[in-house]
Amino acid sequence: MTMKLEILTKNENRDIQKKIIEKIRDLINYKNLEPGDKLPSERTLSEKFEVSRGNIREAIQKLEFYGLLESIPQSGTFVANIGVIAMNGMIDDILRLEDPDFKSLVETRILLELKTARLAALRRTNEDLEAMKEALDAYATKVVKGEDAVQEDLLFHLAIAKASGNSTMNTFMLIITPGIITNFEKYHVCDSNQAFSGIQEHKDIYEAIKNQDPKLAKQMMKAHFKILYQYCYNQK
Amino acid sequence: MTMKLEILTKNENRDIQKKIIEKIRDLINYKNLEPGDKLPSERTLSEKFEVSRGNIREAIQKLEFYGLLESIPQSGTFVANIGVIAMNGMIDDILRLEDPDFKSLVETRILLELKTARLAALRRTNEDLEAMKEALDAYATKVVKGEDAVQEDLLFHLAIAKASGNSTMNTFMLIITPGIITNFEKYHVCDSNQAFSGIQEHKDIYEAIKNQDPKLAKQMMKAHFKILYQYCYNQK
DNA sequence: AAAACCAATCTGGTTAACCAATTTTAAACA
DNA sequence: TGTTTAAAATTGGTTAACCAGATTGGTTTT
Repeated sequence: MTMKLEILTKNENRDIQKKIIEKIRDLINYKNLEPGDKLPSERTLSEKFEVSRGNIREAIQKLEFYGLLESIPQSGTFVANIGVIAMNGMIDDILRLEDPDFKSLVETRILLELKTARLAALRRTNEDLEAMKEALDAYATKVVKGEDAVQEDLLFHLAIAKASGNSTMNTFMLIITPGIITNFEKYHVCDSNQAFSGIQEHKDIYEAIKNQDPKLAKQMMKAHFKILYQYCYNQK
Repeated sequence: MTMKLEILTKNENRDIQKKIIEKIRDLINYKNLEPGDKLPSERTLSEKFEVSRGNIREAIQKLEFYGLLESIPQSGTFVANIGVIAMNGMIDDILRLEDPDFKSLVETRILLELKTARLAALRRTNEDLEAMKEALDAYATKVVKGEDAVQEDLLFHLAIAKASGNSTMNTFMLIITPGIITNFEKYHVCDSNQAFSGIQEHKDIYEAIKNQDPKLAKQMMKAHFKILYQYCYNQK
């Protein structure tokens, strides 16, 4: 018997991955696998679920990303050290996760940046300060020339995230940034119309962080996000 | 000539991935690749960088995750629609990313949960409310029995994240949760000593969200996190 | 001259074979 | 019978071959 071969779309691929994750969850429950227990081998799962080993590996890697499984070379894949109930709950949540919409990204960005500005004011090193100054100058230079400075604007904000000294928030900022940029044409934070006021706002934030004034830093950041803020909380 | 084969540790693997990402960045700069331009094929890069095609694929997938590249089947890998400057800045940030420490995780969790509680109060559907009630009851039942209820506690918080209607924050909560659990033995949020007060606190949060009182929901969540909060902001 | 066509080539994705470390099994020895 | 040892089977990771769709360049047709 010959297997029918075809190229799968990303959606189809994601669907079979979801089904595999569901089956892994069911297996963990049916076999009463506890933290530390070993999952069946990738080959076994591949046969049992009637999918390729590559699909199994991808599903396992996804669950590894969320900290639910751990693969050890030449040994096996193991259930992470969280209980069965949390395991079930988290897998269900992961399966239900929707792609982020733009509004959700913006809302999260504002939340993160109000905090990173505050934290940066408290923790910034002199090195952080130099990096922020550099990004600020690059931004101002471009704006004065009348050129588009969206990228430089962005890098200034990322420099603040770095200066916050919180690696998790820094990572999250990096994750959401591309999605923000992609939709930026619709909702500019620093539109060319407002670019010159943007320079002053950036300077205000920078000065507050330089002077280690967390309250003012947050306030200046909030002012900087005024337009986005309105988009988020006044519109629908 | 025979190639020496050996199993690489995850650290070694991460190092060569970093080097590949650096080389991709340098290539984009040297060739002046702009948004939409096509990267050399995986095979070409594999030869040029003298690494396996699998390593190249992994590096590309990582940059895809951060939205910097896009692979299209049977066509090629393309530079995303963000400028060269942002591309350089973001790649540098990605290369410098540190593994999150526990304190960074907790700090981010508190930030996220104060917000999701508020948003849940504003947006929760009746369905969300039922899910939260279910998680709350499961938690209370276990505590009354005197059993460990860390998992149920956690699922209640995740139910709130879901009710917030913000898919990005929901995802981020899922990402940080396993790390939180793993280190939970050190710093319990709902320690068995405080489990009974934990029930009341959970009920307070639930009631505030049920009554659509965002301010109170945030306040109750803050009270619930009092101990963690102190750990974060009073201790070094 | 331009449009339509076709075959050779190139692409990312997928699969099957292979690797070395580990684990298990059973055989050999005490 | 209990311990040691070695060989066979199993493991996740890696590699090379293969797949079908997309691209490309040249040729033919209109």
